[in-house]
Amino acid sequence: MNAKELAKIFKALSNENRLEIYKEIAKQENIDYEKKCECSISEILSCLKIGAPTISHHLKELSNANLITTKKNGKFLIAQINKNTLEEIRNFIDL
Amino acid sequence: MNAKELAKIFKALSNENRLEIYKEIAKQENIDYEKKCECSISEILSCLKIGAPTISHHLKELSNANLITTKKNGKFLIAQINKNTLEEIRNFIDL
DNA sequence: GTTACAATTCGATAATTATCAAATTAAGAA
DNA sequence: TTCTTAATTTGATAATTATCGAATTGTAAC
Repeated sequence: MNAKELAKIFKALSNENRLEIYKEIAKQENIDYEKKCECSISEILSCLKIGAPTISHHLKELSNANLITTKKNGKFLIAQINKNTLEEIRNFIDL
Repeated sequence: MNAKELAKIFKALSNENRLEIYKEIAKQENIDYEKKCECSISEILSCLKIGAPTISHHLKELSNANLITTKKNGKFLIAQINKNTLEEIRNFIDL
């Protein structure tokens, strides 16, 4: 993985609120391990003090950096951590 | 470590050139393991296509995020990777 | 001293981005 | 079909930042 791609991943994690969102997704995933986390925007809304449009934007950034995958479940959104990208970061750390 | 501090670390790594600088420091450190790397600005200058003022700025950002430590050796600058911060990132990855 | 080189600071600019309010789309419920 | 709720898109703004050229500081060599 080249520096450009890796920098993009780090950039996606470089905003405090976006990092919180990512952590929240990871947390929910652990709690609801078997039944797949429905980490919807409304769930996140209650944790953070930013509006829905901003959260929507942040989720797209995380998705764009391949840090998460998302899909729709009716009105709601399901987000999941992309383990491969985590692995890429781990490779960098072990430089 | 809270989200704010961690986001700051990621932000320092979120610029392509700054990431390259960081990697270069890590690389030099491995090469010159025993005799301490003198990863000066002029060394880095030759690898990247950005000016000295910008590199100076980037080094300060990395230092500010505790990703590296720096000290002066005469005219030159010695930079070293801060392993503790690397460990913090690793802790996050293993969330 | 003065010269030469390494690094930093300063000031400016262009680009990026985090955020919001308002409008819009989508989907389920009544 | 109409109402409600979830999410997204759009447009705008304020804040941040990457970069540079020019000027400055610090250090060593002559």
